[in-house]
Amino acid sequence: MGHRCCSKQKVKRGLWSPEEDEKLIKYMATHVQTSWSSVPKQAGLQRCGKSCRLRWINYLRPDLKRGSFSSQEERTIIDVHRILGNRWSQIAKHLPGRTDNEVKNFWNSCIKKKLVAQGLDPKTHKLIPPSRGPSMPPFLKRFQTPPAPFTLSMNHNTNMEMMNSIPSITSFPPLPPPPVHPTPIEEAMIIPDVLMSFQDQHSHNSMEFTDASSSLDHSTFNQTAFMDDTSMWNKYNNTLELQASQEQVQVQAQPQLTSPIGNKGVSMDNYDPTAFDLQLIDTFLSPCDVFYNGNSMDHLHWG
DNA sequence: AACTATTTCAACCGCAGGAAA
DNA sequence: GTTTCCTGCGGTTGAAATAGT
Repeated sequence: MGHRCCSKQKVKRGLWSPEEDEKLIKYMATHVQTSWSSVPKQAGLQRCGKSCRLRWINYLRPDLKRGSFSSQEERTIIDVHRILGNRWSQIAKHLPGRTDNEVKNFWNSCIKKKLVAQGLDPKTHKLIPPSRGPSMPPFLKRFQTPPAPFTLSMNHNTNMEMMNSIPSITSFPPLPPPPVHPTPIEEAMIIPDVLMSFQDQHSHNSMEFTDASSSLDHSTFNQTAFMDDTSMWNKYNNTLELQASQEQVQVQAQPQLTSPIGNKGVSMDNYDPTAFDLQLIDTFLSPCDVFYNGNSMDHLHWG
């Protein structure tokens, strides 16, 4: 039973021989590849195009990094996986020279086991309750807090100029109804320990997203990001559309709108919680841009 | 040394989405 | 608007390698 894409052809399956590799490498080096389906024929291979593509992408490509993963790469995989889940191709983009298949295999064969051994759920990256997992050392128990909202904290030196400098913050529409399932961006935002700084291009004032799990009360996480510290908002920014009746001011932010990268004061009239900018997340999560502010896993031993 | 169990990872499968016909 | 083709993705499989007895 061959592939559907090549059912008419006689195709070889299984492991590639060095001769086949050589043919494909030679072909790829001398031809501008337009369609994978035509590669086998032109390269003289008894394979289907899909198989050629896979072999090239996962094994023969010259820019591939071979060998075992470094601890830095391992951390990056864990970090990005926590936010994106099993989006191996997205994760692999943060690891130059690594393929999605390689990352996936490494995750399944190695990282997953490590997380489980440390009492962490590899899907959620949260501590597994003692009843379901290995007994938890006392020092880890304090990290077993509910998922913290993604908060914007400000100190009392924050001034109006700074507040007004935040692009697009005045254009937030009313909160849309909460979805049944979290959207990817919500998942991305439910990070108790991520520390993100962002700086307005004009004012050079910066705002920090800090870990809310260790401070103040927890806002109810509703749609995307909430900003805590009601008094600050009320006191300093009367241009914000605040829901004064609520005990906690919940300012909804769609990341690409509040990001200084785009710096666009975009209306969210057509807000679609399911559509968000993966690239932006990528930007936030580029290997050197991910910071930790007290993560349970930082207290564990790796290796 | 021989056998078995476990792990690793290359390759396959099926599906989804986009483009072209 | 529908069908077909192609590509890319994530889940899964199974052969090879390795570890354990």
